[in-house]
Amino acid sequence: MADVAELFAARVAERPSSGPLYLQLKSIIDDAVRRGALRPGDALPSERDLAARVELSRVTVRRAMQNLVREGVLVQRRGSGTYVAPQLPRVEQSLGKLTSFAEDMARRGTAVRSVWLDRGLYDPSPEETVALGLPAAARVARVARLRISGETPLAIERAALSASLLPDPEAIGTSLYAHLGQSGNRPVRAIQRLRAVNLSEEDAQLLGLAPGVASLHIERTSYLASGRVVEFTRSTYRGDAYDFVAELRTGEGWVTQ
Amino acid sequence: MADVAELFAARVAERPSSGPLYLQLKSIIDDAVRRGALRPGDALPSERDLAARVELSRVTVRRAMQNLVREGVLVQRRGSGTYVAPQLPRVEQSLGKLTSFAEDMARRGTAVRSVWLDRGLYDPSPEETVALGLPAAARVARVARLRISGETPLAIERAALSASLLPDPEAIGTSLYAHLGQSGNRPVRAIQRLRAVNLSEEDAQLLGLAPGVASLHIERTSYLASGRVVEFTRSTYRGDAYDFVAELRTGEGWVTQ
DNA sequence: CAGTGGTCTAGACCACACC
DNA sequence: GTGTGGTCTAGACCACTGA
Repeated sequence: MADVAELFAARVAERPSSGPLYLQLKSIIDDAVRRGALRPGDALPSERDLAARVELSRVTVRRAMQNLVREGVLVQRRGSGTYVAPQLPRVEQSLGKLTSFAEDMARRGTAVRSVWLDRGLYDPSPEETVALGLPAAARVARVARLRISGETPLAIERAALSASLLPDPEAIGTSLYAHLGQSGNRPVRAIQRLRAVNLSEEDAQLLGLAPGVASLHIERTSYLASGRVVEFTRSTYRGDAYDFVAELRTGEGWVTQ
Repeated sequence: MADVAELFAARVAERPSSGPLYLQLKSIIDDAVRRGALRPGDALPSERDLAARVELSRVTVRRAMQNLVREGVLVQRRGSGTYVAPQLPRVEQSLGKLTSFAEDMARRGTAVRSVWLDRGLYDPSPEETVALGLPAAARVARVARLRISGETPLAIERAALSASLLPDPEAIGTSLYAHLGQSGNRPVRAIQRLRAVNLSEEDAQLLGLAPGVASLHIERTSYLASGRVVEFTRSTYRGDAYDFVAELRTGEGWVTQ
């Protein structure tokens, strides 16, 4: 409910000027969500409405809300309103023996599907030429998918393969690896590189999130037993939906940390 | 240089109204940095100055710049000005056999040090009681460090241990594990859980970054050979400074992806 | 001191959602 | 339609940096 206004008035009264107003308002709303006074899906007062009630300008109210949108606490829909973000159960994914997207979702007990964003043969970028070890004049197959669980987009996968290994990208069914297996080209080993990035405008739109939300960017290079590179894949996972889990054992570095 | 203004004027002329003005300006500045026209450390025109020259309001110019600050492209210093962010060489860290912070930095060839943020005995939080498997009325040792390479803070580490394993946190030298080893309590196994998060105000301040910048949050639980939990550590790594690398081998999930 | 970024205001117009 | 968020403006004061 919108006792946000009353809460703010009370808080302002009890500590006069403890920092920027937009941060005070932000933490009041944030607290209300964490306490459960505002529940996922609940509507907040409109920006103009709240501004009037807490006696701040709309710009300041908006700034507090934008902060929370960026952190994934709230969602805003133009023409509709501002709502407490529905919270996703987090998905755990192992980093030692990688499990498939479909399996992860099965474990989570949710319907899962993919939407094709792109499928076709292209002239390779310099980066792809290097990563895939392509010969001169070779072409590259690109397949890009949006991974969706229920109604929620969870990840974007953009794979690049040598066209000699995947001459017809349209022929893939639901599983790239199953398709590669038919021609005996299923990878047996992969190197993954993870980093945290702020979502770009483009990826944010695909995932239905605000630009700037933290996400996990993963680059994977997969190899055949022969050592030949099969695929070079760049994926973006929602930061608020994924936990990646790794097990470490005693090793060199273990001693000094 | 500040041909940012001329560039903007030109671009506005060539494509009249291709989206929000602050995004147009943002991508112009972003491009200039990527092209190398603006180099790390270079000063940009002041917000008021640029606003006058591109004929936008200061608020709009500021919004473009703030976007880039959040993405780590620019840095702003109050009272001083706006600058292209110095770019860090990325550090690679393995997720299979974890290497120590000191070793990582040695490989990178940089001076490295730690600053203590906190060291002492406390009453455990409920979360710590569960994670460490503490008996009732037990106390907990907390040690928090800021990891710094050269002049750049790279990570925050906050460890919690049973006070029975670390009765005197002040006695730690530079290495927690070396200290634990003296009493035969060095861990032999650990589980790490990684996720991407936007930096909180507090952590952002410690790392000298803007709140909201993407970072990697890692929770590690370490075990003795006996299976007893030794430490529960929460770390925050700069997203723009770390790549985590994992090697995957054929396994169950491998088939379907 | 002058100049910078950080915050805040009041008001405006637009594109979109929902009725 | 009305109401929502999204963008933009002109102007103001503050806290800080640096000469």
